[in-house]
Amino acid sequence: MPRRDGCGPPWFTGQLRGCGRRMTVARELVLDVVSRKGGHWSAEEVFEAVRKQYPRVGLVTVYRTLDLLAGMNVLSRHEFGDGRARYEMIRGSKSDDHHHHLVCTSCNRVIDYRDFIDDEIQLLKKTEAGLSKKFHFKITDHVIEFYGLCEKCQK
Amino acid sequence: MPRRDGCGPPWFTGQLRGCGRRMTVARELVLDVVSRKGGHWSAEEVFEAVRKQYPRVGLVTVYRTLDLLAGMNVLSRHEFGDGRARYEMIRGSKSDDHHHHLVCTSCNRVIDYRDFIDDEIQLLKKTEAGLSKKFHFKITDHVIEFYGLCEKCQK
DNA sequence: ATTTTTGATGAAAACGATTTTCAATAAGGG
DNA sequence: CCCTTATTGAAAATCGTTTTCATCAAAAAT
Repeated sequence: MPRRDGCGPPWFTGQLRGCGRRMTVARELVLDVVSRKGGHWSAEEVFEAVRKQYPRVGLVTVYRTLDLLAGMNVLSRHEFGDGRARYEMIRGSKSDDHHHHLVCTSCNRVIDYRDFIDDEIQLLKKTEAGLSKKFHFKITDHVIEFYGLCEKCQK
Repeated sequence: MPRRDGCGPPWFTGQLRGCGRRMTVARELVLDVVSRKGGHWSAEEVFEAVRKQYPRVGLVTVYRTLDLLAGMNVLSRHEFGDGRARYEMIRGSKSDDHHHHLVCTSCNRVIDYRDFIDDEIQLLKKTEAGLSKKFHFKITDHVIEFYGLCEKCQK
């Protein structure tokens, strides 16, 4: 693999080094694609994008890198029911970046929304309390998603 | 396949006949397992259960039958993120049976809840309206799920 | 700068859930 | 009871993802 001095954002290189891992071109490019363009990426999509700049990359490395980045809380991984996982950049801290999703069942586009979340969170807290008590369940996470047709796919 | 006269609930046999399909032992048993015991069943679990009464059934047939039943709105199909789809009986009409889920991330048990839904639905309506307007999205469905540890798995 | 250590890589194979193919079987109308 | 055609089981194919393993390269040791 060709060497590129100073590749990748320093914070990321540092975070890798901190846990005994190494910065590589593949990792730089995967991070670059997902963070620069935003949105929800499948492994295959990331692979195609990275490939254009670095044709010898393998799909396997993309999978491994996405998994690594998700483990480091740099990306969040989510499955929306079309059979493949998608990864999205986490902006800021994981808790600050909380949002919910709108998923188009025709083209599989995913839209983040953050506007209506406050009321939702408030209600969720109440529901969580009720559920925890009734079912003796320790709730750690939740998912709210709306499914339907995006603007383009309605026509 | 051995023949059994009058097998299966008549409403189901009728519904099948109505669209040119046939009632079979496999179909009767799949329906019987999921409806009688309730809960959320994976194909493999249904297969094991049906097999006990009817050892020559194939896993493939179970998959096909579950798919058929879901298509007829007899079962609902859902994926909870453990890599396999689960099927649940729909009681009454699909809309009357609306409920949300509590999923244990340790043992994968799924609990239905219907108690706290009213407030949730009310909020969802408001959110839906806002989202539809902002993103020109035609919302047809939603998912609300809580993840955590069930009573047993907390210990 | 060179060597050494060890993490990262790509290719191919393995994987698990699900679907398809296809020849054999059986449901149910005639 | 026969005939048409839906249904079945077994095996193979698919799809997304993970594992294996020998090779390569990044960072550490020299």
